Amino acid sequence: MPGESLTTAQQELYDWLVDFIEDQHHSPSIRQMMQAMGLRSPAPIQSRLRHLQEKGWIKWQEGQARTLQLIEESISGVPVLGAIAAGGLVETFDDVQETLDLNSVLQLKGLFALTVNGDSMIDSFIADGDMVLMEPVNDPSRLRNGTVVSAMVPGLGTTLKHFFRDGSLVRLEAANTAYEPIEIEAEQVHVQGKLAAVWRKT
Amino acid sequence: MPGESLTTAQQELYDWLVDFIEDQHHSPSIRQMMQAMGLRSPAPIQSRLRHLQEKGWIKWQEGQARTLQLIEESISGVPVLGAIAAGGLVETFDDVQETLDLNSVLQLKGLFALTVNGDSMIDSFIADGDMVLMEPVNDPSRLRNGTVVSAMVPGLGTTLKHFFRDGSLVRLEAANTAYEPIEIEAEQVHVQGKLAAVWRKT
DNA sequence: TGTCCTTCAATACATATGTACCTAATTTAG
DNA sequence: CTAAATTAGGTACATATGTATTGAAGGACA
Repeated sequence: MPGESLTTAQQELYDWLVDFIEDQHHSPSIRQMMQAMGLRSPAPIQSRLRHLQEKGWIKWQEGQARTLQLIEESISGVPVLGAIAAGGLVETFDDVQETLDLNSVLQLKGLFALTVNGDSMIDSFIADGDMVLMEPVNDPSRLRNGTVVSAMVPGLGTTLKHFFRDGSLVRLEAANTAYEPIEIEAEQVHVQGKLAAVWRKT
Repeated sequence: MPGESLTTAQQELYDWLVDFIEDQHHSPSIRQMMQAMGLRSPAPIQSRLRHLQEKGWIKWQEGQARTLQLIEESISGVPVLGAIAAGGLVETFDDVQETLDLNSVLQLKGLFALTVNGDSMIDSFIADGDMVLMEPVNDPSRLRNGTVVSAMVPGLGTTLKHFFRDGSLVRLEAANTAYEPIEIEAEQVHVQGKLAAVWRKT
């Protein structure tokens, strides 16, 4: 039945399977699992797979290669869950609940997203691999100091930085002390968008 | 649509592949495609697959069985224009075309949001005031070690922590060295949800 | 302690499977 | 219409792959 607990070896294999399938988008072969687990024989994998299947964590088409699937936990269709999500939750948490309306964000036409490479904004809690939702900027002169923008600097490429205006100059600051600010004439900088939200998938 | 246009035969195969993969959650074998197309020889499938690959509709791991993947196309949501450098160095926009599909997240029934108070998760770049999208958990025994969960601990209230299982115990760790881990019997902890995404409005 | 279950190694086997090659029929493009 | 590209049939082959078997070692637990 689903939810039976796993031994250490079984858990180890299952965790690896989740990772593998998540980024390869297909099932590994038994011998791939064998190598990944550091084993020299397929039998232990067969055993672990059999137990994982009996306990309801995975399934596959017998005799067919690479057809293993994770049995995902069903979110919808469980009556108890609906009750918790709807009413119970509010009572469980003391704080006042607000509504996060992602649709309203989507309706802001022109939003675009960028994948963040590197850690120069780490002190602003924008991490490597995050997605930043950007709102197009038409009039850079109206940007408020400190706004996070994506800007193209000739010779430096496009980067994510805090934007500051300083007379006729523009200063672009990273949120990481390891990086020096960039100062440049305003005309030289092309601000493409300003930060609307940070999105981190997990 | 990905890539160049397809011939009738190629389109027919592609359409069937979409159905099959959506349905079975794994790639069919070449001979399965053969049968489905009503053919008596694998060669035509090989040909169609080669063309589908050259035109950018599919890809697979050569020599490995059932590793075919569809090269997905944008459905709806926010276009991901590329990667941006948050490091010092140059990294202009790539030609990578992805889509941040917020709708798909919204469609996951039961998602709920919490406002983060405090900085106990700051080392995981979840800051005070952020919104975390949580996916309800109805079977805590399936949680993977390290997962960020919202859990209610009797006497301590509801907090956002990294979840670890240690025998019959559950360990809840903050992402901030100023906070001590909590160790408690699994039965005492009520895990309400696991982290689906971090949302930071600006 | 002793028993049962799990894990691991080593080997073996049948076949599922991707791939290659050749030829002919069919479709498409010019 | 002609030539090229695509599609199709047939066959063959190496091997990737799931599966079975046997034996031994390790671990949990009463």
